[in-house]
Amino acid sequence: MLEKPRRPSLQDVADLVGTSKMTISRYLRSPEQVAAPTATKIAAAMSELGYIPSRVPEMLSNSRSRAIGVLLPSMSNQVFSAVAHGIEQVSTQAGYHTLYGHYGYEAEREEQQIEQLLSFHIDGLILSESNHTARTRQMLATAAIPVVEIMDLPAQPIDLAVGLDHRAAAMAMVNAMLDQGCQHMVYLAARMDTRTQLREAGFRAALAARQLPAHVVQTSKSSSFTLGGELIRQALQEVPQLDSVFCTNDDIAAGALLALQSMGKRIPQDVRIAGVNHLDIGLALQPQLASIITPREAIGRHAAERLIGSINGQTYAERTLDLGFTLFMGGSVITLP
Amino acid sequence: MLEKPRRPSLQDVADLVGTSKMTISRYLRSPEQVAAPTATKIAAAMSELGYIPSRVPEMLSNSRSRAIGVLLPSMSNQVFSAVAHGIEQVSTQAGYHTLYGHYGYEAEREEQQIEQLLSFHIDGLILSESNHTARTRQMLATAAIPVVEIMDLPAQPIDLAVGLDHRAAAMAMVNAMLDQGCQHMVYLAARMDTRTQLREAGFRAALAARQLPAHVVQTSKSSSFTLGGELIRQALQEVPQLDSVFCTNDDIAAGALLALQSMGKRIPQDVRIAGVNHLDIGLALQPQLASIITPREAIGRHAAERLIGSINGQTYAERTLDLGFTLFMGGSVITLP
DNA sequence: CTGAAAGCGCTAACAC
DNA sequence: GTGTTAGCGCTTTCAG
Repeated sequence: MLEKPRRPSLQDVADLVGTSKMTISRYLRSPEQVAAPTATKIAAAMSELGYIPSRVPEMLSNSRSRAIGVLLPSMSNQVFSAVAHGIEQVSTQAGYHTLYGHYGYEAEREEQQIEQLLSFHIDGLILSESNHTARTRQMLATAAIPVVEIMDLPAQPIDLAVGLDHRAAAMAMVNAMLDQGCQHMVYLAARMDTRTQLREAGFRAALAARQLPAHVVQTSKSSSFTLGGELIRQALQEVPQLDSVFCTNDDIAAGALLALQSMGKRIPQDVRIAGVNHLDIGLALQPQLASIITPREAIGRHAAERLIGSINGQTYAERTLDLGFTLFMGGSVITLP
Repeated sequence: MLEKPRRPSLQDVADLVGTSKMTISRYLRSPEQVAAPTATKIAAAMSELGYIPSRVPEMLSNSRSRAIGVLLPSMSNQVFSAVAHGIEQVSTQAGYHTLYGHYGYEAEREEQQIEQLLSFHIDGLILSESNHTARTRQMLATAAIPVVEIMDLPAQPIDLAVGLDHRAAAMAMVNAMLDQGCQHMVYLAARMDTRTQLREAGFRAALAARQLPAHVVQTSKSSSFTLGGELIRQALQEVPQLDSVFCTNDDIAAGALLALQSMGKRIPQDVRIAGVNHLDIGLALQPQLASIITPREAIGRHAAERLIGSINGQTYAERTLDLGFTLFMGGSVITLP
């Protein structure tokens, strides 16, 4: 009767070589401390058995896993895949494995995901939202691991924060549009997360400064191109004199632009339109979509650097890091030659 | 001198309650086996300490982690976020945590990611590619965990497979286009993964059956809307009489359609065009993009069901499961009323 | 250069 | 209803 096959352990390798598991362990972390002929035999035995080191015992003894947790709102968002790419550049380099969770923009699911990740003894955590449940905050306090909140710059960060000022970014873009003479601007908002709200605040502030009315069309649905079409149709009903649209992201903006064009509206002559994030779709449109360039990959890189630095005892004088933004003035806002 | 704060263990809870850690352990898995007053005190102590169970010891003793690994080619691909969603519906329900890795369509990175995931003692693994390195195959054999390959239907699956016949799907769409009278069709291909190649095979087979020439424009770059524009421009140079385009995915197709329209070509009168996956962007275009509807979320669900079934000892007579496809004949191929 | 013993947190198996 | 013991795989420490 054959017992359930078990994955090879250091002991199995040791038995095959005829030495103790300590020697194998040493071979793995500092091969030069092992006699050359022993080393050769160990290498052969490891490949014969297909040995794969387990990081579980180390988690158990040191409560360090050489893994960091990353919580993203959704997997289908281009913005966060760029962030993830930035994080992995740094974390892989530093020998850390990255464990992802996603929470669909809901604080309760974030809490559950954090609990899951903590049960794997992660050494540090990156969060994409600054809005957390009370239990989340308590768990993080108890776990006593470094935390970096990204995207926003929360007033009261849990620990560290890396992001940009979304309110200021929105104001800058709206002002640039107003400089083109827009009078009736609508803000199209989907899924009211923190960033969407910050952009709305910036939009309202910019309009208020010029004493223009602020129209907002919003929905709790999550962003998509077709949703952009729906929202612009609704906006045109509510504000028939509409001459400009600022959108919470490029998906909504692209959908709105396509819908406007298929109604026969000329962009930018009849309606000016801008989005946020400067995704590839904006460059494929005709005219190209004006948008706010956000340093997503850099946010990921800096967040991972600070997190891993923090894990290794480094401290940072400034808890928040503002990576800024740039405006891309595509043909959807300004008339290009 | 205060020592480094340690996460609370069962023993800490036990000390606080004045009982043994076994009682706490029992409370966690079957509360009814614990006397009511004890239970109350335990609950209070756990919340006071902010206790979070560790799954690490269980990984060590049983080599089961109640976690499954999922390897996806990229995070930025809508198709795979739908798959991931389907997987999580099932795995979360069954109490499994899902660990993701991505490998950028490269077999070597897949190998590394698998090693990482195995070092966490995952109970099962879902792979999105059927092209693996030798060492990958050896590691999986040694690990002796269930594996489900998704998307394709490999001729020699490692274990189980859930997907669809991409060659047949491509043939069906190309035939539908040919039925509209197309004579000079080009296939636009990016990043030559297995599925892109299967679609090319279907494209060639359909054209060969009608004795029409097959033109292919391909690149190793990864898909994007702007790449679709580049590829269609190249295609028009190489095949000026081009009257139809089949694209390996909707991103390429949408980019091509937008580029064609900005050149003044009418869709579908001058050029017919179709993509694969039926993403939201296709519905936002005017005309709507014809595409192949692939059951991505269902693939994820069925893969997770079979994987978890397999982990729990179930066996499947048919190793591969074909979930089929449907054609969406948007206005980019057929002339709508 | 190599080995032996202890311990990380939890649960299965076996007392009481 | 509750407590005790042993052990999962590895590294740290201490001995050779």
